[in-house]
Amino acid sequence: MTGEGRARFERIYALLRSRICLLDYPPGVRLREEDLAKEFETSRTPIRRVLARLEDEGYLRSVHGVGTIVTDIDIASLEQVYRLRVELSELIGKLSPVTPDEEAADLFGAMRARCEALAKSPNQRAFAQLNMDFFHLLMTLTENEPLQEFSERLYYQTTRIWLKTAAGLDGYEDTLASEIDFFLREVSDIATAVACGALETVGQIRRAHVAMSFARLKARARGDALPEDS
Amino acid sequence: MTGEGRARFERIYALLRSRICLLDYPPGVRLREEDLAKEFETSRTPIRRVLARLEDEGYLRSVHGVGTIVTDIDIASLEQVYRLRVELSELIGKLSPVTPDEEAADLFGAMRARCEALAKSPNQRAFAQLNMDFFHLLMTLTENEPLQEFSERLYYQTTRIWLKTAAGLDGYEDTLASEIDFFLREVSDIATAVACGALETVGQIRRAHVAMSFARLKARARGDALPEDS
DNA sequence: GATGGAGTAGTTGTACACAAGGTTGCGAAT
DNA sequence: ATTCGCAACCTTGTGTACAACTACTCCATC
Repeated sequence: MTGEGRARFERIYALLRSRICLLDYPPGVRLREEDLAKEFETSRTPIRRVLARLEDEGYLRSVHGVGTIVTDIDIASLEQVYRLRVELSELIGKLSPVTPDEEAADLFGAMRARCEALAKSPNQRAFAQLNMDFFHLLMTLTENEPLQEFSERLYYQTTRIWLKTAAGLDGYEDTLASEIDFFLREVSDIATAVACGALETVGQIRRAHVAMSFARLKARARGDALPEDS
Repeated sequence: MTGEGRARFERIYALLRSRICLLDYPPGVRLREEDLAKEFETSRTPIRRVLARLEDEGYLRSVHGVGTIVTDIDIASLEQVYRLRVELSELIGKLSPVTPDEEAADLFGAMRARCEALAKSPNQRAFAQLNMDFFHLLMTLTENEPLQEFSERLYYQTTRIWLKTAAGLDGYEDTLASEIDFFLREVSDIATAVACGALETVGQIRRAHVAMSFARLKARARGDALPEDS
């Protein structure tokens, strides 16, 4: 696969994966190849090429005679994914870190501003998008491509499930504002560390926040009350 | 994809990937979909499904109108892959380790015996196979599936390139016996650690050996600088 | 002899028809 | 009323023809 067809493939792939992560296609939803083919003005063949990759990466599950279903994950499997994600988070500052220039620091500052604005008027969709944008900005801090690729996989797999509870899709209506507040702290801390050029610190902060994020997720799943922030 | 077709897919995928890692398909070789379809008694469609996955994972590169070529990797990219592999190696003993029972210890002992036998009569192909079997045995020491998956990816990508030099395909004829000797030490050390139930130690030993393995690879690459004949 | 260009053989990419498999709902028997 | 069976319908999986594209050969031209 090469040339123009390759570009189309990447476009469709990135778009569908984004839809899955942003919960436009929530877990359990059934996609139909014919519909997607019509939307992207092509035949089923190239669509199937994209769906195959999404299936290999664990976002979808195609069942013969039934359909292509967006996967859900049980808390046990999610724990394994999160544990690895915690470890990889720290590596951002260790493996081929790029020394951030002033422009990078500004980008992180802009991210903090967006986050502060969001905290004033919480919005699920905007939060999901901001979270994703911030992740991709973080990834620019390392040049290690395999690390980028694996981190992306773990991010997309865990974040959409986490968003499901944070956004109230699983019966938790009050968590969104709280999660935005936690996220604002993370963005703020990391932006400061980036401004100082302390990339190892960035990795450690990120690691801590990913771990806490999962702890809150588990607490909600158990039905516990969230610890009040002080 | 499900049921019988799924099993066939996995079978062909594992076989082709194994052929790539064992250098039955050395880097640069061109595969033809039609031939593979004939070998596995099917049409091009299921074959293309397998090749697509192998391409997504970086083992192959399909070029329209030309063919499907087994990838090679430059030393720079390989360094990134190795660095991440070093870090992940240690996680085997940290993330969801399984406490090895007596049977597991025996399996590692048997692996050591195979390795000692190989040291007496070096053989490239047998070494490649043993190395691969040992890797898969190591993977049984963790229950963390994402870690297993990523480790496999990094292993297959690096090992085939490393084997290329260790096996003399790149102009190094004397390295095979030496590499087998290094490998014997690693297997021996790890077998001992497993027998003691010291999984953290296993991870640390593995990490050290992966790092040293890459150091030797780089040293060979630097000392050589011979022009490619074409 | 070197060079340029059209032709040809061979390969992957796409579209589409059909096979295989599953779900759903209706109807008859109990 | 309930349950079993069957049939129509829908969706993914496979096979195949053809389009798109590349590399190579051969021959005319300079």
